[in-house]
Amino acid sequence: MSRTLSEEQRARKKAELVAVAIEILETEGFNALTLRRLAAKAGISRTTPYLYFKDKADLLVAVCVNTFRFLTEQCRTIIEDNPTPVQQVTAFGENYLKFALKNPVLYQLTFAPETTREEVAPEVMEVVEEYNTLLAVPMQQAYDAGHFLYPPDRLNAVLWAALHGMLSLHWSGHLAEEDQFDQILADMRNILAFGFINRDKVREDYPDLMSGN
Amino acid sequence: MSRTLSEEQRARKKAELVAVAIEILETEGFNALTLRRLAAKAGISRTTPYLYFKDKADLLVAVCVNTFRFLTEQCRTIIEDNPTPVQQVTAFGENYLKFALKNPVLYQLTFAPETTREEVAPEVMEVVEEYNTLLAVPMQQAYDAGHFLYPPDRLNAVLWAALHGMLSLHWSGHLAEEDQFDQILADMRNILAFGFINRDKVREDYPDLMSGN
DNA sequence: AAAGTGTAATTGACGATGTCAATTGACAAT
DNA sequence: ATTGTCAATTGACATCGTCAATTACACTTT
Repeated sequence: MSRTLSEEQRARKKAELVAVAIEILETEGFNALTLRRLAAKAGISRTTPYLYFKDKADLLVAVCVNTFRFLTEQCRTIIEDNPTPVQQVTAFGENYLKFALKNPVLYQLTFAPETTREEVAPEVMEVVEEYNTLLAVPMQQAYDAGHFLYPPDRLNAVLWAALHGMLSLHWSGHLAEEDQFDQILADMRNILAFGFINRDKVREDYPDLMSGN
Repeated sequence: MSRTLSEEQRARKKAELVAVAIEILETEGFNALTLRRLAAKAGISRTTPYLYFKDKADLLVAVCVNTFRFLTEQCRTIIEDNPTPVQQVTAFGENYLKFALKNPVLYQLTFAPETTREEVAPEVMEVVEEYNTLLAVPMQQAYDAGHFLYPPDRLNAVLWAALHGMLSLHWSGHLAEEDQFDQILADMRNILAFGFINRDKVREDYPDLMSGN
């Protein structure tokens, strides 16, 4: 035998490389993250990252997993710090937005694995599910208490999509300059909460569109 | 003098290259689009695309512009084919989704110029504005008729963000498998239309959250 | 008809990158 | 001291975006 790295040592080195990768992403942008640059910044040789990551896509997957773990951890303390379910859900959204705006590259990576990899990585699916499970707790409570009209499994994705869509529109430059991001965000929140349809008027003029509502 | 290409010839060749690029993107994916591959498929030499596009990012911008022009044109016929503003807006959304699901790579490109280019391309901004201006017409009419609670400048971005967010979540694999995309989409539509908050109950228990509503 | 001219297009070349194969090096067991 | 094993490095290659140098060609001029 020889000095085979323990699983723990290996994980530590891997985590360290991920940390370096994150620093590059944050300070120099997505295009600056190159395996060679990563190795240089980590003080190792060019191809050493391949000992810990199958390929570059695998490294990016690890970064995404790290991001979701971080968000999940933040949400845990949010649950502790906020008393009511509705407040918790609100704080989730605010925290999500804050993280995204502060770490745009990291955030966008969580939605772009398909750019670099064909199939969705199972590790990412796992942490996402953990994340969603945590979010579902106060949503379920709010639903049980009668404050929300939809249970978590039907509301979670919708709210997530709305927030992410706002951010995407913001970053892609598809928003008119005069539109203040905060203003649009406020509208989004109001519309999600109460809708943009004038119930009575639409029921009157489009009865077929209102079956059930 | 010699045979300088007319502006029209130049535009035609440019458009032809864009068409080839689109075909590569659609049939082989984003990563397959390389300038050399483009040239080969177009039957020209490696660096000839540089005569028509400043660099690769410039080519991608041209593809995006093409996409928005196409969507805008489709929306024009939608306005013609649907009688009422509310139906037109609904058809806009359905058409947008249909295009996105049928042309995922092309669609995703319209939201990812920042990956390849730092600043947002002014050409893209221009066609996006044209697109939004067209969408705003029936929205304004629906607002004037009292069917919508928000004017176009406050509603357009919110609806766009919601649709795009749904698609992103769908493609990124962040949706649980059991969630049917169509089911979530239906929920999204209902929530956007009428909200997910139980007005009465929340007003009762969270009066501070409901100021104004 | 022949030569000249300017632009389109091609070829040559370079640095950067992801990745694999071959090599080196250090430590542990014999 | 020798050997086996795995971490780590070095060497090498194909591919890519991009620029400089060169060639091909259509049209004008003589």
